[in-house]
Amino acid sequence: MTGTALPLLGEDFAACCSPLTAGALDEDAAERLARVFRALGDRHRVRLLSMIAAADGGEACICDLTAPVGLTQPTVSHHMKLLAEAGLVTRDQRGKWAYYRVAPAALLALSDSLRVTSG
Amino acid sequence: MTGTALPLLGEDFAACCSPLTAGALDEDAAERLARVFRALGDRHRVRLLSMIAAADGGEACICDLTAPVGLTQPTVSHHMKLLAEAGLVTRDQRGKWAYYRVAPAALLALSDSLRVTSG
DNA sequence: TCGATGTATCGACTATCTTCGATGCATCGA
DNA sequence: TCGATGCATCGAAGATAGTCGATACATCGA
Repeated sequence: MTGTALPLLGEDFAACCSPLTAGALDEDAAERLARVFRALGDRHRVRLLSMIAAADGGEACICDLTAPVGLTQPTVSHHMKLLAEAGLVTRDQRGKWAYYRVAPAALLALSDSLRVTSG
Repeated sequence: MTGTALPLLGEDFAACCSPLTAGALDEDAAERLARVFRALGDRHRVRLLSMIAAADGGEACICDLTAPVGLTQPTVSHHMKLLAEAGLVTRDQRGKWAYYRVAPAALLALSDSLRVTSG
């Protein structure tokens, strides 16, 4: 059900979000994790994500996002693609409109990866 | 005691890590959050952070990190500076050595910001 | 069928980031 | 005091990312 949520990683969230502080990550695990963080490393993408989460019905189309974020349509589309590729949002095309919604499982997995394993 | 952990933000973790999905973030909040994520958006920095967390005593100096990560000393020093500026690690100079350790409170605050406020 | 509308892609430009070698600064041991 | 060592900073080069206008593609309504 969340199979399309993290296209970078297939079905396994753990493959993305190895615990950051549980032990030294190998290069692949570090790259996977960094790629998702990189998707959140732009203020416009952070804002877009929060706007979608806060939107009515938990979803928004590009047309809803362009004006509030103050960027052109191609740029918003580009940012949404990066968020989708990172698995942080899902895309649902309905007619002319492309509706995006956040992927809670991905955010949760990422959140867990930052949890300090106190030991 | 964690006062120096997030120099970007002063003493207040909340100022950094507003909940991402609780509502539309304003530009400042989005930028603060994005800046911390950007610090984690590089595989070498992710790896450095995990190596420090896994290191004996929970701390490591630049000299411990250079060889394993496969970068030169200036580059490692540069990455550590970015992590420190983001508040993700703290720096402690002891003699010739600069010891870095992770800032658990910062990681926790960041983790919490990704937690979906289901409702 | 045709124009209007919503998105995605392309190409180009600029800004930012990553990396290194060279160098400066501070500390330690002899 | 002097050389060695650990680290930070500087400057430059190459790579990557953000942005836009132009344009292509698909869908909808008339």
